[in-house]
Amino acid sequence: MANIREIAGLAGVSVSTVSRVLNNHPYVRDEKRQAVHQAMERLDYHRNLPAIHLSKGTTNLLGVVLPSIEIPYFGNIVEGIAEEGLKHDLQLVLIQTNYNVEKELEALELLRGSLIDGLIFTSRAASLKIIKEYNPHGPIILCEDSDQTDLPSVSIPHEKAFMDGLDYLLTKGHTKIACTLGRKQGTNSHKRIKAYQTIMDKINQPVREQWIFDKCLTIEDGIHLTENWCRMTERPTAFLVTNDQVAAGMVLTAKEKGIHMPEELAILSFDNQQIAKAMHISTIDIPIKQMGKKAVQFIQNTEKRSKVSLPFQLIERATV
Amino acid sequence: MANIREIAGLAGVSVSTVSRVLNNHPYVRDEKRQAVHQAMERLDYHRNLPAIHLSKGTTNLLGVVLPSIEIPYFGNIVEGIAEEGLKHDLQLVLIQTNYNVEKELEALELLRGSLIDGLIFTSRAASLKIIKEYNPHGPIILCEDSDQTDLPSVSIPHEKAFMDGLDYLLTKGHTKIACTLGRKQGTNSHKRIKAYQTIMDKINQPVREQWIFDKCLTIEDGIHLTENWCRMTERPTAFLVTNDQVAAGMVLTAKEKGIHMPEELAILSFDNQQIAKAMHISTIDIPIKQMGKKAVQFIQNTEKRSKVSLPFQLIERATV
DNA sequence: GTAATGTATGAAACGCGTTTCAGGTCAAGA
DNA sequence: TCTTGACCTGAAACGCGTTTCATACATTAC
Repeated sequence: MANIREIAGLAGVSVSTVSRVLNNHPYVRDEKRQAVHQAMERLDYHRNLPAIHLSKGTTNLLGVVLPSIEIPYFGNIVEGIAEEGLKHDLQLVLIQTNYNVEKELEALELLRGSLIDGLIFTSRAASLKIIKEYNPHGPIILCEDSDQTDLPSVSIPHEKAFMDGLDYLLTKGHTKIACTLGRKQGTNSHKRIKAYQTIMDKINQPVREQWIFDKCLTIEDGIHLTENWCRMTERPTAFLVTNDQVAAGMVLTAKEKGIHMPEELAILSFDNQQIAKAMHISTIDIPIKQMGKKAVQFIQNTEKRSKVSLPFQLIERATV
Repeated sequence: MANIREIAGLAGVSVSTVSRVLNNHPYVRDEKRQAVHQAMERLDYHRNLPAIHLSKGTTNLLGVVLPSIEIPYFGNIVEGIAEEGLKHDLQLVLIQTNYNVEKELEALELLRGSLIDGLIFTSRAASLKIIKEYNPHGPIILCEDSDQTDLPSVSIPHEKAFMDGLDYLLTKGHTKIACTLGRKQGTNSHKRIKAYQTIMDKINQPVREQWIFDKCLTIEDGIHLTENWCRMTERPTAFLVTNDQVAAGMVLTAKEKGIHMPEELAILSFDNQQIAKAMHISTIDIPIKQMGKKAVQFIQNTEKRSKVSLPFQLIERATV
């Protein structure tokens, strides 16, 4: 592969001039520019990206940490990131972690090693303290509702959304309310649990541990949940669930079993994905894709605030 | 940021020795190794990735071209790629194209520019000829059933699968069969259309152009499809559809409208995603994730064949 | 005892584009 | 005519780790 020096030789100019041509610097006489272009064509020259990266110290590569691409929530964030990244000529480096701290550290090492210019955590398992330590090496954005760090973050006010969801179920006459979480450890889950406890206290209901279901993320999980519900001795009348997937699984199974919805069993979920609309599931719309976009704007310094909270909206449909 | 030369100075050794320590080369005396480690610690040294990439000529970065992450089919392939890539210490660079040839070319330029060591096309819009031209710069793997090029490819035998699907509908007594495609231009679509025509000919049915529906990918599309079906004067009694998403949309709407399935309307789809199981949709299982894994094995030269065709399996459920 | 190996280390070149600095030309303004 | 600034160009240094080559000592083998 030809390099810049060979081009310079063939075109009869210096490497600096070739570099100028490459970077569209104005101070190059037309004849020389032509000569360089010809030489590049003749030798089929193409720049070596790692060399540019080394030289410039930046790569236009953006790291994205996510547990799994298959979970639509994260897929959507990535979609938003990709869309906004496109505008700024950023390529995405995906780091799939499955909530493995090791993998998250690897992602942070990519930042320290100057392979990526910035890093977006769509979710995390590592501690804020550790993550913060890497901040000097490049911008790090969190997609979570965190007030414990000054790292920039873009989020949905999960606590508030959860609270509103519960309130809505209350107004519909439910007091026996269960909820599901994606991952109890998750940063967002804490907020949700807190909101749950607050509301239960308010209406003088006990916080039944067995009514807080962990690891509910998929349709399959939803199916098991309804099956579970059937076997319970004391049954909740309403569920506030992790996402539309879980709700879909629940609704499908509930219908099969002839459970009356929403009378016997009400379901309210989060996300407002296509499936929720198709199945008339009541849900809380959260602008997931928008989160991804905003995160990129943070990286690009387009957004000056350090915390951005995105609005959610309760969508009333048939399951509550 | 400290570099290797500073470390060498502080440790009182040469840069080569530092490099050896960094790369676990055996020919370094223990004392020196210690000294280097200490110096690295003292200066908080961390390697610069672009420098290594430039030096080595490889990056352990793998490009993945895909139209959209939100389409579960592609999300699944990426999942497979990520899983297998993990084993080989590969990071993924995602290039979302929306079937835009320009973007695909950008991806190919990354390969030429030595930023990525290999490139996987989960789908493509660019011509094989153009793609082939970039092959000298690194391995390129296609996820399609192509016999027109010697580029390695991993695929599902779409033609055969489609044929089998149609045959199955035939055995169930259907002759008025419609089908949907994700994208008529798509390489897989050609095969599917061909299969469709072959079968229609065989049973002396006309190939009704208006029964080949294009751009059907989402639940939403499925909903519209059933609505459409209701308004048709001459109705097909069976559909072979792009994926489970579309099928789900169709089934949901059909149930709402009181259409009897499978008597009035039979549906067979592709993929066998969770939603198909949950909704008892008859489908043709294709090992999507496996495709991603195999693709990586091609990149790593673990797979010696140049074409791999993965098995599919018809899953009988309630919609046919 | 001498040749052949293995171990250990450093200097220098290499991969390749960018950037700084110094020097030069030429036209416009004083 | 002299100055000033815009325009143009090239040499050399720089970013940073890897690799080759030469050298030197320590073993082992015959």
